[in-house]
Amino acid sequence: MCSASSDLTAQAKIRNAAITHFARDGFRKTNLRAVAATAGVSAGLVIHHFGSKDKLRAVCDEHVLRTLARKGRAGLQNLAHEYLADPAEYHLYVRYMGRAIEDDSPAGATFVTTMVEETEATLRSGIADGSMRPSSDVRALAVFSVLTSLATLTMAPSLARALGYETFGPEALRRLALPTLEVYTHGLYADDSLLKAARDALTDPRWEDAPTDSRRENSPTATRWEED
Amino acid sequence: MCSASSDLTAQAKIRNAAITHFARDGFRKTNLRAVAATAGVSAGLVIHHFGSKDKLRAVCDEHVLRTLARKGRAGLQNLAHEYLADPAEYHLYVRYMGRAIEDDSPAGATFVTTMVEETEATLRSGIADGSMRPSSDVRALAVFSVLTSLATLTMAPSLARALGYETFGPEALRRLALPTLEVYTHGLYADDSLLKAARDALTDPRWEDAPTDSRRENSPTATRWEED
DNA sequence: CTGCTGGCTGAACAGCTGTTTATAGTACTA
DNA sequence: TAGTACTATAAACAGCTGTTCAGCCAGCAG
Repeated sequence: MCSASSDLTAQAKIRNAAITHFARDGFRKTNLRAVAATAGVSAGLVIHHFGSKDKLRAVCDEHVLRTLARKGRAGLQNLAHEYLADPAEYHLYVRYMGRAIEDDSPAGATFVTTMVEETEATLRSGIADGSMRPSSDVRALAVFSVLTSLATLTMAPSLARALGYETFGPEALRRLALPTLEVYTHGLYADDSLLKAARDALTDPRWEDAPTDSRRENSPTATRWEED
Repeated sequence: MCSASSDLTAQAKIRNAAITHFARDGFRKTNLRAVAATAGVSAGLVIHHFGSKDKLRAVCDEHVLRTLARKGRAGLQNLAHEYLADPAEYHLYVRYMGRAIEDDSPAGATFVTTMVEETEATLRSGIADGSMRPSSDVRALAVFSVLTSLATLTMAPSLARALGYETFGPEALRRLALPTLEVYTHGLYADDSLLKAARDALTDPRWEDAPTDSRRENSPTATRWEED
């Protein structure tokens, strides 16, 4: 990974090592001694500099977040573009964010929110200038788009295998690009029968409720065989 | 599924408790004592019946996989449909598979493979009968579709928040349904300029390489992302 | 009743891991 | 030189967790 490590401060070496491990193995699976070994220092020094494993994570979160933000707008194509431009680095950071999203950390939430926000802006301007088709729910469309992009990162290994690749890399991403664009350009369904059916179904009265209302749990046949 | 816990064998109670915990917290974060407590037994009994935590996981994997398979074809709409029909149970099992995919376990791989396979079959028959538009790469299109579906499950909490919901539930899923169908029906882009550009770019000679070739790393500009 | 089997438990063990502590080297200053 | 502040380490500590172990007890055959 990071080639030149001699000209970095110990703190930076530790942080980079931690990012690498967190991205590859996840936060919980990573142990401080492994991070220390990768950074070429002792385990105690990690604590000495960062206070605790959680604090270390916070520093890594912030660093990845800022670096990713500096790379430019976190739009849809931009993400794929940056990825192809510099897979090695981007893969690490993006996989880090994938882990962050997986365990629902604040950094992950921030990243998703940012991406959704910028994607929504992109969509709105695209719709405004006529390059994109209008949508009944731009926000949800933005979420859907971000969803798709991020899924590529989060579930990379499984997906790569499904396409016949050993690991997920530029080739797999490129392979996905064309079908994705085809769908985004012409759609998948030949007619709008399904869409119409869905519109009818979703305007069904029993679906009517406020967006922010999350108390109303349905399932009258509640299946509660779990916990205390 | 089984509501009362009294009429279940201890093994089944333990397995169900384990599935709940694995789905909610992930495999590594879950400890045997918590599973045992949920099941109302001692920690030792878990080992007594299953041998080890890994063996317990294997049993859970197999059980979830089989239950999910019994629910019918794991297609795209089917997944959402089943989800809406019985959110409580489906959410648990589907979240379990999300965890399995996240840490790249064999069960997750099996699940993804199965879904991709069945989705591809659905696409091919849809294309054959004219209800779906032909694609240049049906397999990749299937992966893309599965990707999108599974992402909804894996990153549920973050996505729900992006839509303004506290938790991911039927409301959030329904909110996503319409924009998704709109894209799948009419596409997103108003014209095919981007698609054409992508086609040209992807037929560029420097992209030409065998699918299994993953050695060729590009990035002529050295990746210096580490600064103190 | 006796003895045995099998589900089951609580305590103990062993290993890993985050953190603390005592210690030492190093560079810079008064 | 003496002192101070910083960097770094190795060893020890403490908590959690998977696993083992000796034994309890209900049911049941003889």
